[in-house]
Amino acid sequence: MTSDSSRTRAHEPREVRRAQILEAAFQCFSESGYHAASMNDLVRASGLSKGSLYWHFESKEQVFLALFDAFADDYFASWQALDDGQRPLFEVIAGGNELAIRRLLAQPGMMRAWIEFLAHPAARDRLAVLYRRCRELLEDLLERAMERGEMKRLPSAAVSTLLIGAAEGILLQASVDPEFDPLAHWPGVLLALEGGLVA
Amino acid sequence: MTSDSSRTRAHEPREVRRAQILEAAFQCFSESGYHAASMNDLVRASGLSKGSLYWHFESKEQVFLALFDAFADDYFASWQALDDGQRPLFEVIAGGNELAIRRLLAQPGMMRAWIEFLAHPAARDRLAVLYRRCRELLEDLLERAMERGEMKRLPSAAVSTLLIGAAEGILLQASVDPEFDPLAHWPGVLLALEGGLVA
DNA sequence: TTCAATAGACTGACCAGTCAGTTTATGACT
DNA sequence: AGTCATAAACTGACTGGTCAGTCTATTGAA
Repeated sequence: MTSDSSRTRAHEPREVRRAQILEAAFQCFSESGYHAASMNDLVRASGLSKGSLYWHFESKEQVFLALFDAFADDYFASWQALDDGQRPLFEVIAGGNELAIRRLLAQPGMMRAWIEFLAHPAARDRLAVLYRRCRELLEDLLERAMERGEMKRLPSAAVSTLLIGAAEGILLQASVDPEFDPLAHWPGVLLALEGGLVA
Repeated sequence: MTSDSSRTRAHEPREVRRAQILEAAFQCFSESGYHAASMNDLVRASGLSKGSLYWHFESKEQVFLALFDAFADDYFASWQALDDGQRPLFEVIAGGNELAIRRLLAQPGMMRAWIEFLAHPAARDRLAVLYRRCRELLEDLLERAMERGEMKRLPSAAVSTLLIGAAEGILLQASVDPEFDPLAHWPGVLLALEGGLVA
């Protein structure tokens, strides 16, 4: 009576099921990317039925969007945790990029899904917001570092754009070329930046 | 007798038709991206029949690959034309990036197709080769600039990665956020680099 | 008894690619 | 010049398969 898992299933509260679906979705998207992972794959991976998926999420897109939001929130939280008042600001700045690189590279499929998502019209707003948030955070860190005299005075908007671009470019090159080792290049990039940016 | 275009059609030499198909493909992919543009769209846009498309190209993928190659060749040619012996090398270096940004931004749909392409497994090799070629070209320019004393000595591999990344990052941010003006940031990026990299 | 939650067979649309057949160009041999 | 064989180019209806999303029925919980 307690567990006849084969036929039917206990009704679970919203959040439990959503988490379960999201976990399966992460698995599927990580493996095959957004397009290649079908809703039937999610059905298999979650162990739920299609009807259930569509009860909890409006569409495939919404599933991915939820996943994306979770990823973004988690990323920003980890990044801001670096800014503990102890660490030099330049390390916080560089650390944000390094974090992004390490996270996305750890899940190659997720990187692919991310890229596909860049091309997905419905995702633009979300991504625009994310990039803005990154730029704002970076600009704030840069301004503070400049005020403290930790860095040369330079247009912080441009430098933040450059930093985001550098991380992203490294990720793209790495995602496409297995012989390209992204973190081997990273210290050199920092060195180049420090040569110019750090007082 | 010369032109009864309605019913049947003169047989044209390979290259003429391929060019015609490629032009239609460019139009379609630019408008909707790779996935969203169907072969039937190409049929409509080219004015040929489906059989004809598949006579001249093996698959949709091959059509895009041909388009990609043409774009790449054209890009490298334009870039290398900048290196005329007159121009300071730093301008050639920066010019390559600026060229890429201007070209891809001029065709927003093509930018989208490009991004989709990044996620397309069959395209990886092609892109890996492209990135390598970019890095090699940049490294060579950087080395020469350093030898001539136009720039500070820095690891050229890291700096070339950084430059490619910066351009790419700007493109991505611009493709996603209509309020982000990519070339407004470009001079600042160069300034930041010059601050550090140019002697 | 009521309804949120679950199930999974089903639908309708789409799409890359195929195929059997047609048309045009070529050129060889009268 | 006329005829005909052969190949190259072209046509569009069709196929097989996929996939996001729907529908109706059923179950569990309160």
